[in-house]
Amino acid sequence: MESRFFQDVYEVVRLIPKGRVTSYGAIAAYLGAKKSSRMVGYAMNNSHQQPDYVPAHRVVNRVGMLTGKHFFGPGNEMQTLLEKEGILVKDDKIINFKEFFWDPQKELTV
DNA sequence: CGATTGACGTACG
DNA sequence: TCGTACGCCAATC
Repeated sequence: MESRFFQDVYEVVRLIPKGRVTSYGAIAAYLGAKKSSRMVGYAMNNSHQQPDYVPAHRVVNRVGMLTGKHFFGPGNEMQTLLEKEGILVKDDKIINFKEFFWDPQKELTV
C-alpha cells in the first residue's frame, strides 16, 4: 500500500493518550496535509477494517463534536467510550474540549 | 472515465 | 452569531 497517509493517521490515532482527544484537522496538519482533513475522516471510516484497533472515538472535528458517533453503533457508544475515559460529553459535544485536546504536532516531535 | 459523496475546515454574507 | 458556499482528495457509483 503506497497510501501511507491512512497508515500514518492510524498510527497517530493510536498514540492518542487515554482521556485525551484530537481533531481530524490536527492529524491532517501533522501529516502535512491539513487541506485533506476530510481524508482523515475517511481513514477513520476505513479504520474499522484495520487489523489493529483504532480509538477513533478520540478523534472529533475542530469543534469537539462527535460527528462520527453513528459509525460506532446505533446508540451513543462513542460518547460512552469517551465518558469512560473521563471525558464529559454534552449534546454530542465534548465539554472543555480545549483542555482535553491533544495536538500531535505539539506532543509528538515534529 | 465523469459525477457524487463525505467521521472537515475556512471563508463569506 | 448563525447559516450557506466552496475547496481538498480519495473512494464509490
